[in-house]
Order: sequence, then C-alpha cells, then structure tokens
Amino acid sequence: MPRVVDHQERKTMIANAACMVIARDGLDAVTLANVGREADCTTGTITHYFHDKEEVLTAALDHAIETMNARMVRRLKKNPEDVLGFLCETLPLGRRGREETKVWYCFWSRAMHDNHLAKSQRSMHLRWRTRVRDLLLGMQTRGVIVLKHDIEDEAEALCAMINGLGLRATLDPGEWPAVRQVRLLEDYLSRLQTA
Amino acid sequence: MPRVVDHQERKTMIANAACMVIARDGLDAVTLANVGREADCTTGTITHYFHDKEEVLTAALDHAIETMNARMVRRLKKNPEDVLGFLCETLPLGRRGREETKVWYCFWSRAMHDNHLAKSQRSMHLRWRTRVRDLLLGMQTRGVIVLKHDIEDEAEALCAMINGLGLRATLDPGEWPAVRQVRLLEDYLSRLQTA
Amino acid sequence: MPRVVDHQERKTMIANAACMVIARDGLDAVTLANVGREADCTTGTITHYFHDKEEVLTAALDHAIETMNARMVRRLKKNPEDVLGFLCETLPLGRRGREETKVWYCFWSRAMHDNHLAKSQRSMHLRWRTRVRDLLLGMQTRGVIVLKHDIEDEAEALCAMINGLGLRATLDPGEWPAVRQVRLLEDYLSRLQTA
Amino acid sequence: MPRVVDHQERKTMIANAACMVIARDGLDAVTLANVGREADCTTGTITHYFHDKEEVLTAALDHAIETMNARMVRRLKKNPEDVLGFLCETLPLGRRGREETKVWYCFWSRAMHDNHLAKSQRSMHLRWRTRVRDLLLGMQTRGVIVLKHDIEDEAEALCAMINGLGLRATLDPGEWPAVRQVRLLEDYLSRLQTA
DNA sequence: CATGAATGAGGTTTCATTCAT
DNA sequence: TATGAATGAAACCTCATTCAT
Repeated sequence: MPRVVDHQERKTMIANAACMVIARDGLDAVTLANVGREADCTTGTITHYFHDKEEVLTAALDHAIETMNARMVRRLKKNPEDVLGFLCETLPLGRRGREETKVWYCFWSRAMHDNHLAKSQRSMHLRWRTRVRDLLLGMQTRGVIVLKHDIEDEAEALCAMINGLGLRATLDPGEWPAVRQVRLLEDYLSRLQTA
Repeated sequence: MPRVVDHQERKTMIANAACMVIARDGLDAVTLANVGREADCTTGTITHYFHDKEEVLTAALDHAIETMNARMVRRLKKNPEDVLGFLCETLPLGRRGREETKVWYCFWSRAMHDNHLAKSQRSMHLRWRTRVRDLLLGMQTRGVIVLKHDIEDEAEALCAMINGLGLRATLDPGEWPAVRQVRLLEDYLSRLQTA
Repeated sequence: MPRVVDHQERKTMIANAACMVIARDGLDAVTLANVGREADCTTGTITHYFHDKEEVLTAALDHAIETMNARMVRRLKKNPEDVLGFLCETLPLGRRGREETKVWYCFWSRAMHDNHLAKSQRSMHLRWRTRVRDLLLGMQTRGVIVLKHDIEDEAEALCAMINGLGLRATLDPGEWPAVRQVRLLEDYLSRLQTA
Repeated sequence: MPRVVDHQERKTMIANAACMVIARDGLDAVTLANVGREADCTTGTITHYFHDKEEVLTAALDHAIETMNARMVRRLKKNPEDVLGFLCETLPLGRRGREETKVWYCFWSRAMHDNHLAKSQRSMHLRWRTRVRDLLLGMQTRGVIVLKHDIEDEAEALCAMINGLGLRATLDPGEWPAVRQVRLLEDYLSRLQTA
C-alpha cells in the first residue's frame, strides 16, 4: 500500500517553498536544491511532482497569484464597495504583501522572453483588470467618480499606476512606507472624482 | 606601442552588445559567449575589459540609461517645454525605445536582490525624477497645471505611472501600440490641469 | 532509498585518488578531471562529495597523513621499543613510503602560503613530534641514549633530520637507496648514545 | 638607434621580481602579470626577455641560489674557518634569509615532477654539499671534529639537517626564532666533536 | 513515494602566449 | 625594445536531470 499523500497539497507546498526562495533571494537563486531545502525535501521529490524546473516556476507564480487573488476576493466579499482596500491588496504594504508582489514582479522580466510565462501573466492580468474595471463601473454608477475616457483604458491606467507604485516601493522600500503608497493611490483615485 | 585601441570606446561597444543580448533574449541569456558573439570578440576579450560578468551587466545598464538620458536631454534642448515629448522618451514607443526600456526593466527584478544594482537604479531614478519634478514645476509656473499635492509625490506618481505603462506595453505589446501608450499618458497629464 | 553508498568511504576513495595523482604528477597536476580519471568518476561526482577543490586537497593530505600514521601505530603496537622501525615509516623507503611522503612534501610549499593547510600541517607535525619525544624519553629511561639537550629540541631536531633525509631522497632517488637513508638515520641515533 | 639596455641586467631584474612574488605569495601566485607588476613592466616585456614562463621560473630559482651562494662565498672569504656562519647563511634567520630560502623550498615540490628543475636543484645541491664536505674535512684536519662515518655521508647528513631545520622554521616561524635554529645546528655540530 | 548518487552540459574565470603597432 | 590587445585552452564550479534502489 502506497503511503497516502495528497498529491495536490504536496505540489502546493513545494510551489510555496519556491515562492519563499524567490521572495527572499530572487529568481536566480531558485535551484531545485534551494527549493528542496526550503520545502524540506530533496531534488528527487521535486522532480517527482514536477516534470522540470520550469513547471516549478510556473507553479510558484500561479501560487503567488492565487494567494493574492484569494485575499482580494475575501476582501470584496466583506465589503464590495471598498475599492481602495481591494486595490491595496496588490501593493507591497505588509510583509505578506511584499513577499507576494516580489514574486509577481520577479516574473515580469522573465515573461518578457518566455512565451509561456507571458501567457500566464497576461491571463492573470486580464482577470485582475476586469475586476478593476467592474469596480470602476460600480463607482461611476454610484456617482463616486466620473470617467472621462474609455473604461478599458481607465482600468488599464489604474493597473499600471498600481504596478508602478508597487515596483518603486519594492526597489526603494526606505522611501516607500505603506502610508505613502496608499496616499499616492488615493491621490490618483481622487482625481477621477472630478466633475 | 600596442595595437591602438580606444579603451573606453571598446568597453562601450561591449556594453552595447550586452544590451542587445538582453533586449533580444533577456538577462538569463547573457553569457559571456553570447555577448562575445554579439560584439564579435571572444570571452577573453571581454574579461580583458571587464573584471567579471557583473561588471559587464552594470556597464550594460549604465549604457542603456545613458543612451536614454542623452535622448531626453537632446529633446529638452530642442524644446524645453515639450514635457510630453520628454516623457515619451522613457516609453517603449519605437524599436529603439523598446530595446532600451526592456534592458532597464530587466534589471528591476535583479536589483531587488542585488544591492549594487539597487544603488545604481536608485541614483538613476533620482536623476530622472528630479528632472520630472522640475518640468512639473515649470508647467505649474506657466499655469498649464495645478498641483494639489506635494510636488515630490506628484513627480514620483508620474514616474510610477510611466513605469507602469511601459511595463504593461512591454509585457503585452499587441495591446499597446504607441498611440495607446501616449494617449494614456496624456490622460494622466490632463487630469493635472484641473483647476 | 537511494543508491546505497557509504558516503565516507566514497570520500576516502576520492581522496586516495587525489593522492595518487599528487604522488605521480605533483600538486599542479591535480585537476578535478585528473582526480576523476583516477577515481573513475566525473568532476560532478567529486564536487558532490567535496565542496570545492581545496577540500579535496585537504582531504588528500589528511588521507596521506592518516595512512602513514596508521602504519606507525601498527608498528609500535607490534614492538613498542622498535624506534628505528617507527621512524623509518616516515622515510620514502619503499614504493608506498615514497608515495605517501611525496604527497606530504608536496604540501610543504603550499602550506607556506596557505594558512589553512599550514594549520593542518602544524597539528600533524605536533602529533608526530610528540610521539618521537616520548620514544626518545623511553630510550633514555632504558639507558639506550643520553640526551644532553632539551627534550623538545631533541625531538624537533630528529624530526627535522628525518624530513631532510626524506626530502633529499625524494629529490635524488638515484643517490638514496633505502639502505643509505636508514644508515644515515642510524648514524644520527648512534650519536645520541654517547655517554 | 635602439634604446640602450643591458640585456642581462634586465633579465636579472625580472628574475628578482619573480623571486619577490614567490617569497610573498608562493609559486602558484606567479603569473606573468604579477611578475610584471612587481618588475614594473608588462607581460610583453617579460616574454621578450624569456621564451616562456618556465624560463622565468628557472631564472628565479637560479637567481635566488646565486644570491645565497654569493653571501656564503663572501662570508668564507672573510673567515674561512667560520663554518657555523657559513651554514647559517642557508637558514631562514633574517628577512633576507627567509625570502631566499622560501624561494628555494618552493621549488622542491616542483622539482619532484619536473626533470629540468630537478637537474638544476641537484647540481646546486652538489655544489653546496661539496663545500660543506670540504669544510668538514678542514675541521677534522684542525682536530675540531672526529668523523666516524663516510665523509660524503656526513656532508649529506649535515645538509639534510639544515634543510630540515630551515623547513620547519619556515612552516612554523612562531616556534623558530633565529636563536633556536642556530642552537639546534650547534647541537648537531657539537656531537661531531666527540672523541 | 522518495532518495540522493551520478552525470555532463554549460557557464565563468584565469592566464600563457601571440602579435600588430 | 616595449606595449597591451586579443586569443583560446583549460580549469573550476553549478545545477537540472536521470535513475538505481
């Protein structure tokens, strides 16, 4: 009788370990040995669950995204009109946020030259942007903001702004305490309220 | 006398070759052999001019930054009030722009875990942001815009916006023709005009 | 379970292979490839068991020392009063002795500029000298010799003599058959008998 | 008109520079670049005066030997009966002595696997030993010592003793101040006086 | 399932040597 | 005579991957 192991749970654990390594030491530090050390298993175990390294990386990205997404969803469920709170989940505000966004950002440069990762990133971005768009629509409906331009463009612009803020905050954390990130995001949103 | 060679020019040539490799195939494809192939020399020649690979990468980043900066300065000299034109130089609009920004972006993720690169990036960002700030100040003086918030924050926000737009355009070029990038940048600037 | 291998035994085997290479072709011929050829494995296997080349060299030195030491101990156990026999184990008398001492001697020059090896050498020398001293003391007790000088100095001097003889014998084997080495060592010891 | 340069003097200067490098950092640190740095010239200059690296090393060894020999000769001229003084010139007593003997010792291990160097070492040893022998003969004639064994063996034994002492002093300088080296050498000589 | 030993390709780096100037 | 640019061989080391157990 084979040892009973939840296959999917094991994969997730390894993907999570990979995320830890990425967040701590960067994508270039991701070796199967390092991931194994973090996940407390050997390289053999990893290749048992993943065909090759690329699959591990993809799983790591997916894991980070799903975790972030889950938090966003949870937040929205609590209060569907808390747009700022929702958006803040994608900024590196706390320790958790910093880790997750770092993983996300690390894959940007790789996605530029890896079609597979690029697709993954695009579909993930699409989902995020769609939600952002719907929230903007809701705000407009409620009269909170007035969108002067194409709604898709507005959503894209907001996403770009958030990515830009998060990036800068990650590259220069000393200059970017949470309050400053939030303040600049609020400033951006406040400009949309103009009649 | 030895073979006559302009030492600095040779270094620049190699740095440029490294940029080409980065823009085409990404940071992970930067091997001394690849750079040598691009620069039409051997790995030995490269290490003759650079102590090690890290120096080559740093030189590549510096080269890309300097090239971009030179274009910005040239543009400003022609017309010191063409703020939009100035900002567009840091967007991946044409072939050259796409190449240069790609090199720049590729170093973001590495800077997150490499203190040396981080410093280089920060000082470069500071220079850029300072210029952006001064231009915003000029616009305010000319009455073109009305800044409601801290000027440093405004400059940072604009930089973040541009980085975000450029990033998205690079990750999903199909969705981001030059006109769209410029349009969204204009939209952002137009919101600053509000009385 | 993985391929069953005695980790320590494998390390010893590789260290021994390194010794063979050193004895045959010298320290400068010690490349991981050469050691691998001797040990019938690849460079990858070697770095699997040793962190880097320096560790391989250290292990080789330790191995040679331990082997020589084991022979000395064995000899002493058989006949604790056979001082000459004991000392002869550190001379390049036979094929085995020539190999082991050669490895030992090769590390002298390296120890002069490598602190780590220097320490290893010193501790090994201390152990050897201590034993030599105790044997000299025993001989004095038995009335075989009369030590006129400080016992530590006497031990050091004897060690130096043996190293000097072994060195000359190694550099000019044609002039130094085993009998000559032993004769000169006996001459030295006989002078200690003087009343 | 070609620049006037004393060819031989230039070679000596380079050989001396190589000795400095060897004494300071060991044989493995001898790269043409390092020697050039020490001699204040380029690698090109070195290969202009020496066919290849091996020639540089041979010249370095010869240089060190000649320097030491010159000192011995000078000493003997002053007082042909000062045997101890003569022998002390081959021990690492002062700064100069330490440097020269270090160079000498460094070549031992290399000579074990390099026939060319081995010959060089043997002829140099022969010269030294012959002189030592003649001095011993002189002492016997003067009645200072009584040689019980073959004179060649006695000379060899003394040489071996000196090499052994010098080696130990070099490997463990902390334990071997000049006085101790001289004392042990004197002890050895004193035993030859026995009637 | 899991291990970790073994491989070997591929990368960086060093350096003696050649050679145009 | 001297330079130092360029080469390329050879070394070390890393690491994804395979596989016997």
